[in-house]
Amino acid sequence: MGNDDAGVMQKIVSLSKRRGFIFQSSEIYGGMNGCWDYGPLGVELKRNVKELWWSDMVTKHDDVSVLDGAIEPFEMTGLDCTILMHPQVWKCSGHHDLFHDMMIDCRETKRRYRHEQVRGRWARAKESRIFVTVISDPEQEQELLTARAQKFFGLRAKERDQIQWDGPIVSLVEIDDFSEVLGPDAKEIATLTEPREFNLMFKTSVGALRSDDNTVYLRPETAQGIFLNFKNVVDSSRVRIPFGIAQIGKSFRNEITPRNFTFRVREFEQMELEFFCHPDSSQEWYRYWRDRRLQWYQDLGLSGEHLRLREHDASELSHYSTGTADIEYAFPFLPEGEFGELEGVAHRGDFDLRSHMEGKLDPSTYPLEVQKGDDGKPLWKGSGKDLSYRDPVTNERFMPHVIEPSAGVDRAALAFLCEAYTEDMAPDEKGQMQGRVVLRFHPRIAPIKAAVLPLVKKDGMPEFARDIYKDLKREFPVFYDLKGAIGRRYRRMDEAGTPFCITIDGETLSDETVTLRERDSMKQIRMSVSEATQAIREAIQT
RNA sequence: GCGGGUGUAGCUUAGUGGUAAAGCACCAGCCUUCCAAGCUGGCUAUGUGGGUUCGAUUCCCAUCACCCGCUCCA
Repeated sequence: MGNDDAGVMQKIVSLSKRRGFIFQSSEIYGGMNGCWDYGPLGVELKRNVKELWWSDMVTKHDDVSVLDGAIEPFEMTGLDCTILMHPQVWKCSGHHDLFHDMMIDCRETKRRYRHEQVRGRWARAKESRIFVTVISDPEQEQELLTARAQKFFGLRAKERDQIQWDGPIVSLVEIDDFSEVLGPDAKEIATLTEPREFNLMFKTSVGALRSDDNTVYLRPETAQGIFLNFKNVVDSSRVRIPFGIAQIGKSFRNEITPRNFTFRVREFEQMELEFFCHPDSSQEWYRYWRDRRLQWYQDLGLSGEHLRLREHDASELSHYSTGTADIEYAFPFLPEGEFGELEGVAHRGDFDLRSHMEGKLDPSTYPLEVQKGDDGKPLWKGSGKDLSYRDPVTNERFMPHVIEPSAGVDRAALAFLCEAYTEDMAPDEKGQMQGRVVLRFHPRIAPIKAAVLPLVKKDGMPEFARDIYKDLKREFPVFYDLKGAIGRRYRRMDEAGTPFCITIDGETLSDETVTLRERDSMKQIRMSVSEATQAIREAIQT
């Protein structure tokens, strides 16, 4: 699907509800902002996404061959850790600091700023004194402040020297009373609200009584649990670096503005891999995983111009990261030419393991150093446990570097749904062309793999069909439907994205052949039951 | 969090200060041998809470949700 039709997203949302892919959470109570439920078809779609990822990553991983693009064989394992973790985890990971921004709003311009990013200086002119603020690079700060002050006081350019400056440029954090503050984009003073805390991590408490002492957080990502268990996995499973630990699970972020159906939500599911490798080969592994993850989406049908890989440029990268790429999809709800992130593949160096070992590292330092508080002590203490790795063959001890492909299950499912949504034309029983809605899922993604349909409800056809249905159901999701006109049943299956229909007719009863109808082409081929079954099996396994 | 818009059946829409209309879908039955509209019958709705009023789905207020723009996007 393209984003040429602005209404296509509405149609997808409507279809999702009508056919049971996705419902608004708590709908009968009026809905819950940023929460969505998966219905009977949606849950199968989502399970397919997760199972295809898990089998590709873990269960079907070939750990004895050198895979295309890899430098050596490697092992892959899985993990399932808790959503609630020790509060120190989020302090050392950096989420605690980053997720507790103090924000201020401007009542005049409706803009929002991070409290500490607003900087300014006291200025005096025409017998009044205000605190002028800007958001700017340090080099341009004074120039912008002068321009803003000049405009506020109504001075001409050559009258600039009438402005008297009091004290140095300081953060707005130093100012208690905003009644004489000129906001960064405001024309009048006193338009800024008091700083308000935005809790981007959900808090809860352990034990019956709620207090500051027992506050814990719902995890905002699954990745940290993998780092915490790195040593456990190494000690218990005989894996050797390079190897990966994969995990699928729910995460929670208190998004300020949930938006765009299931794209930005407060409760979501992640598929994350932490791949541990030697620092010397980390760049090659980064490229390997970046390319392999892109290929995964392409193999499942997200090929073409709607999918792209975008390498972050240096200014976007964290100081400790030597590479990050986003795999992005052009969702229909986005403006033309814009893409939304499906997955981020990041080279994270040794930031995470060292942070959990030594204490939270300061991301702005190079080489990385433990972040210090005002008292000169570590801001957040690490576990003190040795998380370095000793190679049992070379005896070399080192901190592994980490490549992190982190994907959103809900976003992937939504992308597959959007990509699949197609409107085309099909003939009715009189040969007149009629509009048709079809979800062209890859057979591996499709919630239902095949429908078994008796052509008419008599002459033993339903009985024959039921036997086939029961057989197939042991292998993969199948649907049985004997009601109504055959064309209507085909269209229903098209709308659910079912790739194949097996139809039992009069001929079946004499020679045990059926017709296999393919969803996209609507072509039918007569073959034996076992040939039809095998054809479906192969399409699912491709 | 701000501004604008929307909210009627499962879906798409109509309409009204006085019994809420239709198409599709769905269910039951009949008919049907390959691509949705054959026949009969049936189910289902004014997001939630207040207010004005004899009476509110309609007018007003609040709230919730969704969409668009800003903001945010670790």
